[in-house]
Amino acid sequence: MARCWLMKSEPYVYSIDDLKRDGSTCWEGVRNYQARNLMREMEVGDAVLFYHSNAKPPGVAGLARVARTAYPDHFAWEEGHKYFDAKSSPEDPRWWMVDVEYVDTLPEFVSLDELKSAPGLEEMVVTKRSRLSVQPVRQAEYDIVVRMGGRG
DNA sequence: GCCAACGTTGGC
DNA sequence: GCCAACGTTGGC
Repeated sequence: MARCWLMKSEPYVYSIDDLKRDGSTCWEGVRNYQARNLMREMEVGDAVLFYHSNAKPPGVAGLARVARTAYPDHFAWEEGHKYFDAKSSPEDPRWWMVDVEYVDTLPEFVSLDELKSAPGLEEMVVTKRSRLSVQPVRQAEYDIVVRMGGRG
């Protein structure tokens, strides 16, 4: 049974349009243990809400899917790299990433404001815990967001 | 650009 | 193992 997730990206760093252009991408740079642990639970085919954070407005811009299960985030080993972390090594990787592939751009962008006021999304993590960059989403919540976005 | 929320680090 | 200091996220 595929699960659903929400993953945040700052659109001026990497947007849904970038993902559409690339087809798929590795989700490097997650440096939060809870988010990392969630990525390690992901399976190929899991559904992803692609969320634009630090945007005006913030919200869900599109749909993606997990294309590869978690593997070590090798950027953590590149000294001088933005995501370098001396505590991670090939022998004992601390940080992991998944690959996600483009599925769809929602015809209607679903803003955080709309998520917060939509019936059925009262318990959705993104409306309660703003800082977690990878979040689990219930199937019912996912369906509501996709419908609000003009799909499904 | 501000700052609240909150995760991490490190001294003790 | 507590908690103050610090750094980051992300909405506003």
